[in-house]
Amino acid sequence: MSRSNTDVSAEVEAEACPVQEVLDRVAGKWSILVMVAATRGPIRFTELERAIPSVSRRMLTLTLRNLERDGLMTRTVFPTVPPRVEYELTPMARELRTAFLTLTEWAEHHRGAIVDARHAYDERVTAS
Amino acid sequence: MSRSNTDVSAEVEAEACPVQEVLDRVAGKWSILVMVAATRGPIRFTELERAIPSVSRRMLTLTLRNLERDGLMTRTVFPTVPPRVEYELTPMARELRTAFLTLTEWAEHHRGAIVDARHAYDERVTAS
DNA sequence: CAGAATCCGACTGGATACTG
DNA sequence: CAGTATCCAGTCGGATTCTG
Repeated sequence: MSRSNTDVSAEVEAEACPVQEVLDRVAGKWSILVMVAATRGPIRFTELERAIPSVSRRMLTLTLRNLERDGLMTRTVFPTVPPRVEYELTPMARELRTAFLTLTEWAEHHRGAIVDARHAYDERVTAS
Repeated sequence: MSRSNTDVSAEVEAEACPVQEVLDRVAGKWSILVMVAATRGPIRFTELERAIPSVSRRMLTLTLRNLERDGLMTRTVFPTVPPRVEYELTPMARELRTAFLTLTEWAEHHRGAIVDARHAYDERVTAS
């Protein structure tokens, strides 16, 4: 890590790195929806599909694989017929819920301001 | 919004929506880095480039435009020569910092566990 | 200095059809 | 039921060049 002469420079990426990591695995449009859907307990693949109508089968699968890979969800296969697979949040993932709450509150609190800012900006630009 | 018969279904997307909004404008690889870089006060375009060496000029511009549009940063042009532009976080954006902190702590606390989980998963798969 | 414009490859993500 | 496989459109994002 080459530390620049201005003490601000190098620190930024290092400091933000963990945040970046979290968001990388959470940023996906679906990760959060899936995790929220699973907060009440184990949930099956099809139940997830119904709970999140907008997700495609493919994306749901990919999202679940990533969450599983990162240790945020467990995948349990019941060798019955028809097959039955349940997904469940790990304790680690449950802790994340708290962090989401902070974000949610921020979002709800400022949602209007963001929409307004956006409109204002768009008008300024359109008026060019 | 068509509310499904199972009460779980529709709620998930509705409940997660604000979170989704936050992440949509924060998820970009650069938004957070830019905002972190600006926490100490107004910062110039070139300073941002130096603070985040990995970002391309194009992406930095786009990121700044989006942040500005959403009312998260302000852009001030000083009509000097050479031109000078300063970016600054809005109060709203500064509040976000708190939320990031929660995430950061979670990330730092579980970083090891995530890496481990990932390795374990990868080995399981490679062993197929 | 602070961008805008253009080109283009890489990746994302949806729709659909097929399988154990 | 719970996926996998394939195709394909749209978007992201880097490199480069040009401008007030």
